Amino acid sequence: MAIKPYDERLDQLLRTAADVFAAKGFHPTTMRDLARATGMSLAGMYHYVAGKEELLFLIQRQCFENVYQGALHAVESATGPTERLRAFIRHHVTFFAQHMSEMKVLSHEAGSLSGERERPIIDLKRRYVDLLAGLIEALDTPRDVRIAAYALFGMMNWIYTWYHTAGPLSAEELAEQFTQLYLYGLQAPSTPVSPAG
Amino acid sequence: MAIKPYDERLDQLLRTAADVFAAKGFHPTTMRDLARATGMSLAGMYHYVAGKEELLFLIQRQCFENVYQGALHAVESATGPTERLRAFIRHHVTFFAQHMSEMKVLSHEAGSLSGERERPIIDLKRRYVDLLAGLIEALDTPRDVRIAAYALFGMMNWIYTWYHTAGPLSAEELAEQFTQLYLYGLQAPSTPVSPAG
DNA sequence: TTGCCATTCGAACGTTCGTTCGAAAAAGTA
DNA sequence: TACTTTTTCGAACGAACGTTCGAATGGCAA
Repeated sequence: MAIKPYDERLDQLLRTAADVFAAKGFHPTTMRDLARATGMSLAGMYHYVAGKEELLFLIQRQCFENVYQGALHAVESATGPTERLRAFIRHHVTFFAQHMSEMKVLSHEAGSLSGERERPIIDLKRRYVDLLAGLIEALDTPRDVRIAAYALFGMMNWIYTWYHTAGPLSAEELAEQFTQLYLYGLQAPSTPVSPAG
Repeated sequence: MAIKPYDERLDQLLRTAADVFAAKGFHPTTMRDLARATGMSLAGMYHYVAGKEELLFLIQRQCFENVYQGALHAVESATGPTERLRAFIRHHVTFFAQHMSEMKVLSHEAGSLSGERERPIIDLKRRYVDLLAGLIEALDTPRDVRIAAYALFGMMNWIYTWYHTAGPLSAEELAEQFTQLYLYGLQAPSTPVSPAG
């Protein structure tokens, strides 16, 4: 019971599948592509997952639960509304950068699930959006909270279309740029006067 | 020569295909789906387009050229850096809302083109990004221009995941909310003091 | 050893896909 | 009318898809 070969093999399958899904999209990816990428046989993968769509579901659920729990922890560790929002942004962006494939699959392949597998992901999404909306609300912003939340998610999730971890810009720097831009806008200076003092 | 039945039929095919692509995705959509939606026969569509991917290409190119030309016109009609950026945002968001299917296909199915059909779309995208980057640069912002441009595109393009034209929020209101948020941030009041005095 | 269950996989099944073909129907021209 | 061109489409082709089946293999307990 010390090592669990089954779980490790499943995890490896999920990781590889996430990479391939991220690279060429869920629908164009064939089970034969995944067999080649994992080194398993075509039929062998069905010992671990029920099918192709279940693979996508497991990837999305695990990733979403991880990013949600991580965000909860990050927010709890910060004090004050501004710092809590900053912590949320930093966590989301750095998590995105560290799990690019899974987060791209989560962002871009929402809607590729059907029927009963869609519901748990939608529920996770609502909880995650509500978490951010609460942080924004605590800031007493004059903006519409829902629009502001979706605007921030768009800003952050869009990075899978242009950001590369191999580039010169670190995820932490990117997160701080987003935070400044989101809190104080394009025209305010980079290190604004603290609104509290 | 007064009316051109061929061009009108092709346009109708492109519009319908955009709707179906937007609703269920490019790859899951079959040519038989499009035949059913247009009322044409399966083989009949090949009189107007070379194939399924050419259909996607024509939709994306026409939509991108339209949004680009419209943005040029909108920007030229405004005076001053701030007003020009505001005009760009308003045009992009309202165009998005008025051509939801095509813009969703353009945003979400980038990367579904292959080979020689990908290049013209990439070129159009660069010109469009450069246009916005120039507007941002003219504002003498302390932020990184490239990050700021992609952040704004993310904010705006993400609306295809949540915004519905049937809702109570008009595209013009949404554009103004985005403009305020982007220029002055979450914490600044809705009608900030003009930076020019 | 024997028996049992987990794991692997070659081969195939039935379906659906994008595309093509040849001919019929419609429209245009004289 | 007759001839040509454009437009339409039923039928089919070959390929690729997700999944299944049955058997072979591996590891472990008794």
